[in-house]
Parts: sequence; C-alpha cells; structure tokens
Amino acid sequence: MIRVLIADDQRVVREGLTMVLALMKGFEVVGTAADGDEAVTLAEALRPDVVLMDLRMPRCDGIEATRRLRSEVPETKVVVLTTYSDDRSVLDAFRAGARGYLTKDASGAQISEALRQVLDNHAVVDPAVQRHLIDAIATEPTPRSRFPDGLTPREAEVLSLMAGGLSNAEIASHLVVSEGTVKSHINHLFAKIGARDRAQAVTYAFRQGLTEP
Amino acid sequence: MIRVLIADDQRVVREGLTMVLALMKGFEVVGTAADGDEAVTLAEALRPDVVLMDLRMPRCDGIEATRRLRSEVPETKVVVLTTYSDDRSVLDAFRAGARGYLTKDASGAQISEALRQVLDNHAVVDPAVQRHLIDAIATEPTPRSRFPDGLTPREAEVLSLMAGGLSNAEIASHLVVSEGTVKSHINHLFAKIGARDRAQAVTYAFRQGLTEP
DNA sequence: ACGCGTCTCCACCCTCGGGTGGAGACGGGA
DNA sequence: TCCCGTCTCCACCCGAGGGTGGAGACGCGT
Repeated sequence: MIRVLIADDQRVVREGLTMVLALMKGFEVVGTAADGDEAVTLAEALRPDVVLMDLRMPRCDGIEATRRLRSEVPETKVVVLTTYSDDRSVLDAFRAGARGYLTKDASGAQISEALRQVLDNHAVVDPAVQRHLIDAIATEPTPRSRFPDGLTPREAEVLSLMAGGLSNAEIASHLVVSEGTVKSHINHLFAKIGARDRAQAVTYAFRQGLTEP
Repeated sequence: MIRVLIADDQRVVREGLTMVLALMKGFEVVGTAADGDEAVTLAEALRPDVVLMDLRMPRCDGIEATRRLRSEVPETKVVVLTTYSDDRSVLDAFRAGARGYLTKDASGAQISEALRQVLDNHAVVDPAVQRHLIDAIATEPTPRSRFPDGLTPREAEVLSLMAGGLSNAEIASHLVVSEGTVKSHINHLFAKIGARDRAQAVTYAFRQGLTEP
C-alpha cells in the first residue's frame, strides 16, 4: 500500500486526486494539505511514501516545501503535479529534490504509474515537460574549467584568496610571505586578467569558476 | 526521409546502426564518422537532420563535437547514443546542446522513434538515464533567488553594479547621483551583509546570485 | 652556460575607498 | 498627525590598496 500525501491549494484538485487514487489499487491517500507549510507539517507527522505537490500554493510554494521536505523528511519522495511547465519551474523543482514532474493533463493511470516508478527509485518526467527540462539545462551556464589566461598557480591562489574576501595583509600571512609580495602578485594578475581593482578581479574569479559559490 | 549521420569509433557499431536504420522506413544514413573531428567536418558538408553521437571517441569526444556542432551547424540535431550513463555525461551532453540521450541497450525501434521525436522538436531521455539526469540536477548548486537580507532595492542595485567592477564614481554617474550618495549606500549595505570591503561584497553578490556569471 | 619565468622582497607615491556623523526630502503606515 | 524607512547629499579623515621600478634567488629547458 503506497501512502500518499496530496498538497494543492484547490479543493477540487485535492478531492479529485483522492478519488482517482482511490480507484487505483495499492494507493492510500493519508492526508491532504492546502499550502506548502501544511504539506511539510503533515509530512513530518504522517511520513507518507510520497507527496504529490502542486507548485503554486499560498504561504510557501511547492519548490520551497519540497526543499524543506528534503531536509526534514528525506524518506518521503516528492512528485510535482502542476499546471505550469515553464523551464524554470521544472529545473527548480528537481534542484529542490523532486523525483518526478507531471502536468495536470496526466491521466490517473499515468499518475499512479509515475508514483510507482518514483518509489522504485526512478525519476519521472512528463513527456510534455521533457523538452523544457532539456532546454533549461542547455541554456544554463556551464560550470567553468581549470585556471585560464597566463595566471601562474601562485597568482591564481592569491586571486582565489582575494575572492574569499581577504585583505592583502591576511593573504600575506596566509601564504607566509610579505605583504609586498602579495601586492606584487596582485599587480601582475591584474594586468593579466585586465582588472583595475580587486572588485573586478573577484568578479573575474567567479565568472571563471576559480571560486565556488 | 530523415538524413542521419553516425559518429562512433567502433566499426561494428557504425555498421550495425546503419543496418538497423536501413530496416526502418524513412531513414537514410548519409555518412559515418569515427571520431568527433570527422563528425563535425562531415556534418558541415552533409548537413544531416540528426547526428547519432557516441561520447567516447578519439581526437575529440562526443561532448566537444556536440558543442561545436551547435555553433557550426545549428540546424542539425544531436542525439547521444552511448554505453555510459553516469551523471556527468548526461548533464554535459545536454549542456553541450544534445536533444536526446540513448543507451546502447536501446532497440532499433526505440532509436528510430527517438530520432523522430527529436526532429519533431521534442527531447528524448532514455528511461534508464532519466534518473542520472535528475540526480545530477539535484546535486548541482542551486542558483540563488531574489534579494536577501535587509537590502533595499537601491542598495542591491549599487551592489550589483559594484560586482560589475564599477568604481564609486562610475556607479554614481550610472545612477545619476553624487559619489557621496553611492558611498552612503555602500556603507549601509556593507553593514547589512557584513562585508568589510568591496571584494567581500562582490563575493557576497555572487554567492547570493545577485550577479550572473 | 645562458636565458627565461616564477616567486620573493623593497621603497616610494598618491588615489580611491571606507568610516563617521551628520542633514534634508519624500512617502507610507500607525 | 507624527514617525520611520529610504534616498539623497555633504565634509572630513586616514589608511589600505593600487602603480612604478626595481632586484635577487631558484629551477628548468636548451
């Protein structure tokens, strides 16, 4: 028996889904929530196998609720079931920890099949949103590589410390060299990367992926 | 007639795929390539509708080839067909611009169906790799949201210009206010975000996602 | 042996950035 | 009505940061 929690702000949807799942063998709707907060609270109490989560909800949206569920009730899986399927939503949902993404065009059979798949540790993406997902991935910035331009390892090191918010004096003591040396490295690397001051250098460091957010 | 280019370093795979597609109605294999370089060169000459791309190839791997195809021959779509389905490969492939990802367990029917789907502007993900894709998305760092702490819109604006590498004077003229005002905003926002100097502030801006890499 | 690049250090200069402590104007909420 | 937050501006101070022009030591490749 698969224990399901339904989170959706519209009553008709909650009741409709409850009906649909009642018809399917092997499902039990253990609770319904009308907003994200309630979804999290109920999930903590009821420990369902899976939460069918709408995205657009008052108080705390589905993305946020999913994120919180990930940390509060990690055993419970989340399947998003929503009307919207724009690029951002899809990506955000999976980033937040959802394991499935369905639209409200899905049939009862598709939903129940998706739930089974997810509990079987698969991921489920509605074919209709597949494309959005791939688009979103393709257009997102690719994390950068190695260290670029003519930067020497030492200079890159100084740069990354600088991006960490250290002053010249702090960098110096961190590297156990004089502050003069640090300034020297800094002037060299400024020239190489075309920076005028540390702010620009830090920006460069992030864009090049030398520093992890 | 769908015109296909096959890129794989193993001869048996190239010939096997050619056979399989020959059996399917509506496909024509217009060429085969044994490495990424050749794939790009042939695609430029033959302008196929789609490239079936292996990932592991000598000289220039499938990811790199896909990336180059995106910019050189944008009309040609890329479908990855490979043995490996680890998290990174999948994500990298889509980032590079692939529209489909199949494993070599796929049947001829599945492959041909996938090609049709992709040419119909859908994205195709082999169910077996679906999970890797979602995992990879979930474990990647999430770009941050709105603007946080007690930052006023104006302060956030100043911060983001600062992160863009502008000096106080430049920020001032950009916002059409005096430099003193900019300093004032800056001092306020430093206090709010706990920064000591602009380097730390820029770092903060990136980590909070106020500035796009 | 020689040259090259990197890392280290020094001294000097001066600007820009950061800190302090104000103050006036506007708008919205209590 | 008054208060509070935001945005604007000012004056003054000072030190860290950025720019210049060196120089010596080490390691590496030719």
